[in-house]
Amino acid sequence: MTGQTPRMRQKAPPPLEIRARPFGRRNGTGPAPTILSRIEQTDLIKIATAIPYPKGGITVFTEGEEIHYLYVVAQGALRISRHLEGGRRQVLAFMWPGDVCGLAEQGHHINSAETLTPALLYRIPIDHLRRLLSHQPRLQLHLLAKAAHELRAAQRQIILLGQPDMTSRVAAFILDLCQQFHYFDARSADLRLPMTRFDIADYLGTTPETVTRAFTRLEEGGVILRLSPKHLQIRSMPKLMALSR
Amino acid sequence: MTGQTPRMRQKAPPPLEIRARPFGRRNGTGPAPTILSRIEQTDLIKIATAIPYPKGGITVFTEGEEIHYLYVVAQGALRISRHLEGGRRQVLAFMWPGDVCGLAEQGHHINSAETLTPALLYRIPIDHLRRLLSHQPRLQLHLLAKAAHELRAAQRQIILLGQPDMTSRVAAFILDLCQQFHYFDARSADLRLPMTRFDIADYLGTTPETVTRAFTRLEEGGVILRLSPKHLQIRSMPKLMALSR
DNA sequence: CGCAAATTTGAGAGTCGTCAAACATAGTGG
DNA sequence: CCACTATGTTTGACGACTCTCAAATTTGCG
Repeated sequence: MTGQTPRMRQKAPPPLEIRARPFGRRNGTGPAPTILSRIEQTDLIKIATAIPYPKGGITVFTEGEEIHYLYVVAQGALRISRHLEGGRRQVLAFMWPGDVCGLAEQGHHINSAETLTPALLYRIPIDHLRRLLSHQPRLQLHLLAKAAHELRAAQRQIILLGQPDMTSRVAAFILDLCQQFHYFDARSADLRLPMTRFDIADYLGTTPETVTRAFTRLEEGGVILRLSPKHLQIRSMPKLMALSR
Repeated sequence: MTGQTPRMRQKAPPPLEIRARPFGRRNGTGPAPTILSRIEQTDLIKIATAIPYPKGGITVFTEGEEIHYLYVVAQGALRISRHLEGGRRQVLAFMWPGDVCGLAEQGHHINSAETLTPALLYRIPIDHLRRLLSHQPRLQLHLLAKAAHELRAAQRQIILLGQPDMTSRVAAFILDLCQQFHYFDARSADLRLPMTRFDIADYLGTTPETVTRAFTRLEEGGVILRLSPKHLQIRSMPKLMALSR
């Protein structure tokens, strides 16, 4: 456990439009942090309850469960996964402050969510939300923008998984993580990984051993340095970006 | 080219809610066909223009282009792809009647879309749409539901790409195609593939040769029969489902 | 400090990507 | 109508990589 208590940061909210923004950051995880502040500007916050999760490894919801709430990450990180018939587990996404869980689900959860670190989540009763939605076009646009954001994130992962070469996949994964400023310090180039090798493997569709070997190769290539299993230092961002294509 | 001219079929539209429906079909492509009829019930149709694309291989839009329209597939099939730096192409999705393109894009297209077959698309000017959206909560909910649907589709593909075994990937892909009733006749178990081996390979993150080898193995295992490269017959649906896990 | 869990490394079998060539198909023009 | 051609598909061979199983090592926590 990293024991981080990431604080949220505020930015000037961009205009509330779907198409707005000129261009997303290359490989960026998008405008997640700004969304949080927006959530707090909307009426959503009035019906939301902030729920603290004191440590990592806590289940937020499980696949099959009936849906009662929509969750918005305020602090910390989540793992969204689905258990497949063969016993395999696919990690569909990692969620960061500002991300919304459960938009693609209907009636019952099809995915599970667990905390990776201590976390704070906004919990919004679905019934209230539905009532609010029918009268608040702004709120709907907001959610639509969130859904579009999640969709872009999913597309990034599809591209990631499309890489045949595992070293490239891991490189692209690390690069994506570098967009999470709570876990990446751009000045010192220090990157904290809140998840295990198993999580990474299940996210990238491979095994923990192969992930480790990819890390080893990246280290040998002078791309990264492993200060500890969950604490990396990016030695060469250009090399990382070259690899992740 | 298959030369198909698929007609659309109407169903009773389900209630217009995000969470509605009890449970999505296993591995299903979701409620796509019903959406079409809904599109036609909304005011969306009033500002939409039906554009015919007489054959496959026509570009609808290209990445980098400014966004002017939102597209809804009325008939035919589309390929959504992105060209990566290494010269690789990732096919992000195939789109079928009722599917909406461009929900995850902002300002400029980040993906390209081409027809796989002759197609008919509804083209909706983005400016008009935006004006309409600000006053029509129902329409927004509609789009939100569409975005959620696309997200689920993306998650299915993530799970698909997570399969380490290529035969399973192809099996899961075929199973997904069987949900497209314009291309799959459940009675005769005939399945038409509107896309090439290259398209399938770029969708599954592999090469055309490997896709072919997977087809060969499936045929040897009595799962499918290749009547022609783009015309399959499902010999054993249970085997197909067992493989695709 | 000690222990359980996670990570890393090693060895062998199988699979995939690459390159190359044979084959089939569809569309074209004579 | 048929031959021709370009495109798409299938098969083969080989090297590289990944998965599996196993063991050694390190880490993090009580």
